[in-house]
Amino acid sequence: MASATPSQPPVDKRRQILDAAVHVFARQGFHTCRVSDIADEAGVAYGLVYHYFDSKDEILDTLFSERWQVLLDVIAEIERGDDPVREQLRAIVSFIVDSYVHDPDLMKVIIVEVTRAANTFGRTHLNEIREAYEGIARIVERAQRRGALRSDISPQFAAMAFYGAIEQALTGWIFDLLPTGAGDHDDVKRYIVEAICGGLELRAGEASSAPAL
Amino acid sequence: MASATPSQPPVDKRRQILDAAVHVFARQGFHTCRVSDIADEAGVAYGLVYHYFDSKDEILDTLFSERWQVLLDVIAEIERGDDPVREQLRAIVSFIVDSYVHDPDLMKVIIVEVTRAANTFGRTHLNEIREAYEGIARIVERAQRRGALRSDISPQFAAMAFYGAIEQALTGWIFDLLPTGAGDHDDVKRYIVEAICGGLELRAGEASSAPAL
DNA sequence: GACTCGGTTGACTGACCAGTCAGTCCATCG
DNA sequence: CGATGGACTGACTGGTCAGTCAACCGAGTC
Repeated sequence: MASATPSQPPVDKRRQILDAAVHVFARQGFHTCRVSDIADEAGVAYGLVYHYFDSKDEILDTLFSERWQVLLDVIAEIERGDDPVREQLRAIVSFIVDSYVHDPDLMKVIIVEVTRAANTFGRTHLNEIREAYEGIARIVERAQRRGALRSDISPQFAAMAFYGAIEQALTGWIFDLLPTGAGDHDDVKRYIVEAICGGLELRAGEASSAPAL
Repeated sequence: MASATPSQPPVDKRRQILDAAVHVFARQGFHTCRVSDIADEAGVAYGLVYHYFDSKDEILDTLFSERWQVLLDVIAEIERGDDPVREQLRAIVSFIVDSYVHDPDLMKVIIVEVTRAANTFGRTHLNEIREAYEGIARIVERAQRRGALRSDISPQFAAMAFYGAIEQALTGWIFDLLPTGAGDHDDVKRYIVEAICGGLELRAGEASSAPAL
């Protein structure tokens, strides 16, 4: 029987190292931080990092794959449902934005060190990354088929534009270029769906809902 | 008198080093390449790199600022004009896509190593990067004022969504996730403007221009 | 008590690489 | 001519850091 009397809840050192790595990577960047920084932040000995991970790379690989899999599951779940496409896309935005709000450092690391890192980790995880784009593209394509979205924009491209808008919004937060107050995260969720689904132009017969001045 | 009889057009070694750096950075990434790789690629001695540049960082700084300034000039020029907003945005997309087509490696380096590098070069060049976003935001804002765009989406955010869609399209090419054939670059120009200005949803009264099956 | 074994420690090593520097080459000038 | 100085060379150095390893610790077992 496992752990009959865990007198002390055994702290999961492996988890501690991963969590510490998130903060160190976010603060200093993967390439500029030292493994000893991670060990220090985690409050464990240097060597223990190598007891749980083969290399510094493997730490980042693990962080990325763990979290990205959750995103892939969410997309798959949404895809399986029958909601209107606008609602499906809103759910994806919502999940990603909430992920950021819940753990900004982790999302920062994922975006900065992986999804755009064309030579290193981005290449390694290309299939996982691609899977997300493809899921979104399928959602768009299906909506096009049933006439809910225009069909003169390729679903693959639409997925990229959509995901790109989201990632750029997070980047705006990371760089402190977009406001990060209380309502701002919800605003951005709405903005993204509105901008991508509805478009920036006024719809015929619609008044601008906040006329200038 | 400078260069009265340049018997031999003096090859600009500094330029040669910069050009070599573009290819090396694009191929291996800034952090994983060595300065000697750049010197080798440029066909010059190792030490010469340090004759023209103070550090490895300065090479990337120079590459980025050189090119980004051109983008800023283009945006300023477009902003000064009186074209309809859709045409203004089209011109920006067009310039960036053409930049990529003309020198994919340079754009790859700029996107991968700078605009998303929140801890290193992105931070260094934040003001230059911000200036581009702000220029786009002003274009959007002006169009909102004159009623050409809806006003319920913040111009700052609209600029981010717009730029994010562009950068993601380039990222798609860099990672080989989007087709890169003859017409594909022009398609993407149209797609971006359509997706962001017009939106993915069908406009009332518009038929989907390529109805499914 | 003695033995095992997984978790844990941190000093150490070997490779790597940014940046230095002593010196060469060559064009120009007085 | 000899002197000056900028372009250019590449061997070398000093510091850094990922990854190793021998030893330690404490809980469980016999």
